[in-house]
Amino acid sequence: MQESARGNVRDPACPGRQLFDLVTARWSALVLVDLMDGPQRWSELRRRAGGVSDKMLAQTLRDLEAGGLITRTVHTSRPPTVQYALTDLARGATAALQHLQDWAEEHTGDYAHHRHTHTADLKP
Amino acid sequence: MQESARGNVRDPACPGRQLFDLVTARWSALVLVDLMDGPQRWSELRRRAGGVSDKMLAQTLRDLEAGGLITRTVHTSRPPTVQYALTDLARGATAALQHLQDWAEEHTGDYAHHRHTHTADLKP
DNA sequence: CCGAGTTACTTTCTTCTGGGAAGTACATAC
DNA sequence: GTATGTACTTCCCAGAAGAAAGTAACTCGG
Repeated sequence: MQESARGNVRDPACPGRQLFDLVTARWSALVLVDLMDGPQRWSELRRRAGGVSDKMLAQTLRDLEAGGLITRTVHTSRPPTVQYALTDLARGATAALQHLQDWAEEHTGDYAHHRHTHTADLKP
Repeated sequence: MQESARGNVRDPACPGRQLFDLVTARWSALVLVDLMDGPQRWSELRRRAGGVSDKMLAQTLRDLEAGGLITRTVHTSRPPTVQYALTDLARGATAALQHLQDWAEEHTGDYAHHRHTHTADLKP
């Protein structure tokens, strides 16, 4: 891995920012964390991501593959299956995303409670 | 903090998923990490987020405040200034987001290199 | 007093992205 | 021959995001 050329996420034109946007995109985080359990097929990812459409799953997977974060392997069996897996590049990102997801699940109660006691925030 | 009622990020209807979507929204992550350096004003956040429009910054800040992740304090000076600061709830999330941002900046070179050697991915 | 400047937004208009449903290709199973 | 399963693609439209201009309250300079 390259030690030099550290990116700057604040700069919209920097590749580092594009990489950040890629992993924080609408469905990327869910897919990447799913793949921490090992390589998975299209239909499994679709089910586990919870709410993603075919179109967006396809686009998300294409973007992640183009960015070098996942690999796509076609198994020419009958019904042909396709497996998606994380690359080494993705490992560091998935660890952070896993923490973020754990945090969200742990603080679900706090969040729900806050929203309940601050209904005045919603304008009539 | 509540120990019980752990959320499930896979379920689109679960508040935990909404919380996860909130912190991974287009501009939320950048704003939250900015605020790790201490409370900041509107104009500072706008400049540091790099590329956000007034409209989206306003909406992002409103959503984060409604979700209990930041506080908004008006200082009635002349020109009045407004300060935004992280809540305790947000701390865990910002730590994870900081790691994600560091990862993106460290691997900027790898990402740029991959995109360069895989220009065939881009359809004509 | 008049106009320009500052801050923190809001509003309007246009463009782009995402969701939903349906379609496709190939193969096996009934 | 009809149905099922897998892994997508295509189309249309609603909603989200971007750009730019407008607003309110106050202050300062001339």
